[in-house]
Amino acid sequence: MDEIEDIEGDEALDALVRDQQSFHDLDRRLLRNRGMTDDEIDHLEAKEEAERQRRQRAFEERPAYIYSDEEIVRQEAWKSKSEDRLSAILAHKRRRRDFRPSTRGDISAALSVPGGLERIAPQSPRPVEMLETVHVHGDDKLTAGDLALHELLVATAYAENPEMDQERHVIPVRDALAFIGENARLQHLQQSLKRLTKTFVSFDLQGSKGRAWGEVPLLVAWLTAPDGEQEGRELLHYNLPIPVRRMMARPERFAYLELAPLAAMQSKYGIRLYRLLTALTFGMKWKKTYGDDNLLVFEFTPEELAERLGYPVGPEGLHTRKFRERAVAPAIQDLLGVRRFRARELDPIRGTGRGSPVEKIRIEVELCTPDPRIVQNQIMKRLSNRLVKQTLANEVFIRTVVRPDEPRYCVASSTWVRLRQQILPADTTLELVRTNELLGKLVNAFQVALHEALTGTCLTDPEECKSRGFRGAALLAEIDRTGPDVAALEFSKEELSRPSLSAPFGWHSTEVRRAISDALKAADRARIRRYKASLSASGEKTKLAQRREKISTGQEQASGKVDQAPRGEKSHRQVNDEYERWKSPERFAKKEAERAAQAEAEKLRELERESRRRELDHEDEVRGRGFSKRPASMKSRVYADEDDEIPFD
DNA sequence: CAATTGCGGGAACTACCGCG
DNA sequence: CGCGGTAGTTCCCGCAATTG
Repeated sequence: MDEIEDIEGDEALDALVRDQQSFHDLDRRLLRNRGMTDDEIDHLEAKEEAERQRRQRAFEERPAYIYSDEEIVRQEAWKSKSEDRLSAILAHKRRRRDFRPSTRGDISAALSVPGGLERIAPQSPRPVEMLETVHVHGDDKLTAGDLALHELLVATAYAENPEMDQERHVIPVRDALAFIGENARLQHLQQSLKRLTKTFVSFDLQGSKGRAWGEVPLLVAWLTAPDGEQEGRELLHYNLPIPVRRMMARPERFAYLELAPLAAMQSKYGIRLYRLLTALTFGMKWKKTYGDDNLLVFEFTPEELAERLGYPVGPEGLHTRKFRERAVAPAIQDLLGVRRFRARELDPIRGTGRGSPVEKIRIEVELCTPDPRIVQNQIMKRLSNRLVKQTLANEVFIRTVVRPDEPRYCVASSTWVRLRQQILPADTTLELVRTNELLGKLVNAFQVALHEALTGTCLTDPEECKSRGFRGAALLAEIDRTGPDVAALEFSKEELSRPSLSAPFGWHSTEVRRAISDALKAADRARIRRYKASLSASGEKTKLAQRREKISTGQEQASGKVDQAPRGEKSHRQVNDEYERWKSPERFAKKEAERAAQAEAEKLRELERESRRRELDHEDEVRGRGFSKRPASMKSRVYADEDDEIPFD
């Protein structure tokens, strides 16, 4: 056990979790230490309680669906406001440099390993206009595979040449086949390309230099094989029509398409519906506040949807039932693999006429938690500092939630930090402390669930266990499929909505609670065993052993409590400095020197930034929109890290 | 070759309409 | 009020093309 604590270094968090009963007292103690009087604390608590009740009420009184009449307006306002903000940010960005969204994930790497597509889950940006305005002309003989292949080719071209100024692009035939499916043959690919080259589409673009329209083939493609006729070395050459390339090169607004679900889609309407919903949910963010269900409902008349999906409508009009059965239902089925949202078809709205005709087809979309791998690097830089500062200021010292494990099951500490930031709001002192507690619960619950799955046991109600997507065998499957980080995040989300292993006291019977707490200890022991086994397998040593070695060879000064950070009543800056000096004296000294030099440069930069900000605010005033009404603090947050910030999706 | 997808055709059912 | 027509529905069959 002593070993475990040394590796964790988060006793404070564990203590918090264990110490449920005195939790309330702890809040008070913390606040008193910060110099607040009891009256002020009471006032603060009353305020937070009122806020909690307001949220609760808002949750209970929330409209059934966002697309009810009144809500359409709100929805539009939300959308337009965010688009407004985005275009302002983008305009700002463009002044400084050409901005092009990057492809997420290495596509060819994903295709070269079996199962790599789902694990790496590459995503490719597409201009929103392109997602919503493409119309097929003439015979529409394209299959789902053809459409998916086309997306792959566009994605590859963009990944390798974001400027889209190359005439010709190349992709190994092997990669293309791997994308279409494991049983795909060269013959299939050739037929597919034949259909694609014969299909003409039209775009209707509203550009800066007027409109552009016309009919172009989806692509022109041919195959080559190197001399020697080696199997699997054939290349697929293709060029994309100029309108497509032009649109891709300078996207004003764009959304990401996930390639893995695209490859798996079986119905061509699935791919088209996916593109449509991606365009419709453009710029919307998954909201972390409690009480927000992140549900959107889109309503279409059958004719409208049929047109947007390219479903053939005969001269006698649309047969709604057939359309729903043959296009909408399979399309919804195909969307199951999409990570960004989950889609369901709701009962349609029926009219009062004969046979009660379907007037509106309703599709419900639930936005999901963002993939933790995306923007992780960007966000971590900002968050890790903030987390340390906040926690130190609150005298609850949590370095990181490190749970070292065998790589296959090891959840990166950054994932937990991200979870904390995204799922658990911590805007106030009291909430911060409670959030620590909740996060600890989730981390522990994940360990228990993993242990439970690996040992094949079931600690809670077996029926309920089976109904969950991230328990037992399902959890292991998810880990294998998407890696431990995504699995941990999805598991946590499920736990938050339906607590089971992290359930509050009184939820389970005494035996179950005891079983869970025993399992936690066993899980930790098993985890340490796995971790050490994987280390010795690769010939590495634990961090603690490395540290001891350093101390014994005199490279580092020994101290009684190596994992104890300095504490005290100090300013944030002082606490942070002390923390950094403690963490790495050399780096701190260097930083001290740099700081003086940077101070001057920073002053200049700040002046420059200020002038830019004014310029931007001026723009907003001209538009007469609410953009500049945001509080100053928020504004600086948005622009301070602007280079790193991915403002949407 | 078998299964699935895409699509046409059509029988039976249902709610409403207009007529006598 | 009862009746048949109508325009929608559900449910089912079958064929060609594509996929496995």
